[in-house]
Order: sequence, then structure tokens, then C-alpha cells
Amino acid sequence: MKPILTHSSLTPIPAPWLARSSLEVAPDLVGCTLVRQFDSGLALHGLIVETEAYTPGDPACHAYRNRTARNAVMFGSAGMAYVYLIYGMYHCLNVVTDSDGVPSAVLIRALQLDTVPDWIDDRQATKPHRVAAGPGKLCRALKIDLSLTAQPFGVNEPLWLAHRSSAFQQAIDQAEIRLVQTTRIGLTQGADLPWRWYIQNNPAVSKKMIE
DNA sequence: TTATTGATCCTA
DNA sequence: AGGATCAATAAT
Repeated sequence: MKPILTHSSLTPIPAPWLARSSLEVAPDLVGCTLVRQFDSGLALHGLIVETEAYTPGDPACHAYRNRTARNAVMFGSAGMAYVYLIYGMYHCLNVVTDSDGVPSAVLIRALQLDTVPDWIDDRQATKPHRVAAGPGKLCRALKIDLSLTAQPFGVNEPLWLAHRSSAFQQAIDQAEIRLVQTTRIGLTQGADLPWRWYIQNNPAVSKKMIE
């Protein structure tokens, strides 16, 4: 395990905080921390550096058409994990948002990890801040798969979320850290909607981008 | 029932 | 530019 950065006290995010429009929650989750806890007692922390919002009426949302076995959790109450398999080989993690009955979620697209897990191969580990730089990569790094879908975020669960540190919030308030809002990645529908947010100049965002 | 698609990532 | 690889969804 190679340390990348340290973190101070973490305050858990309660489900009601997530029971808002995904368009509000997505930017608010940037700068928060995702914690992955294993049965072994090992815990990994990742600073959320990039998110995307998916809403009802959004053609890119998996819940756009009908309620199915896969997307059912998005119709439920906020604070649950929605995990799905993409392109047959990667998993993606979402936080379910908004009121019960309103299908919406926030996709976690990139994390800055506090440590590089042992199971990451040496080649990848040479660039520590790229290990979780993408929705598929972060699920691989944190061993997130379909077994975690429809599970609640919580301090006694495999996954939980913590609020921004006061230092991060201050940096946002003083514009030392800036959020960029732009279009989402990899979509054929709803590609023009500016519903992605990321930390400007952060080395762990999912792709190299200008401005 | 079979065919196509996809909120990705890596290699060349 | 192309391939890996498979569940959900669309088409037959």
C-alpha cells in the first residue's frame, strides 16, 4: 500500500441529504469522500473528483423507459447504490438520489484514492492518481461489483459517503478549487446536456480535458 | 428466439 | 481505429 494523501475526520452523509434532484447532488458530491470497507477491516478512501447526473425524463438515464429488474433501485429512496455492468467488463457506481418514486442517480466517475490497493498491478500503480480515473477503473480499484447494487450507503456497510472537509469547502468558497460543469461522456442520447462536474486541474479526473 | 447496443478502457 | 465481453434491450 502506497499512501497518496491523508484525510482528517470524516462526517457521514445521511440519506436525506441525497434526497434532492441529482442536478443538485452531483456537484455537491464533488469533494466528498467515498469509503469502501471490506470484511477484513481494510478501508479505502477516495476523494470524489468527477460526477454526472441522470434524471427522470433524461434519455440517457437507464430508467428513462421502463422500470426493470436492473434499474428498479433508481426508483426507490435516496442513499442506495446502483451498480451496473457496462460493455460486458466494467462496473459503474451510482448514488441513488431524489424522492422515492423519482428515478434518478449520480454516477461517480473518478476518485483520488488515499492508497493504491495491493491488487492493482505494478504498471498501473506507477501512476497512483490514475488508478481510479474513470467509472470502470474506480469500481475495479475498489472491488465494486453487482453484489453491491441496491445496498444502502452507511458506516456499517461496504460503502459509505462523507461530507467535504472544511478545508475543501473553504478552498471552494475562496475559488482556490473550481468546479467545471460540462457535457457528459460516452452518450448517444442527451449528449448535449451539461450534467457533468469535475475539479478543474485535478490529476485524477477521467480524461485529459482543456479548460 | 436471435441480433444489437452500450453512462468503458486498453493497445496499436 | 479496433477489440474485449456480456447483460439488457430491441428486433424477428
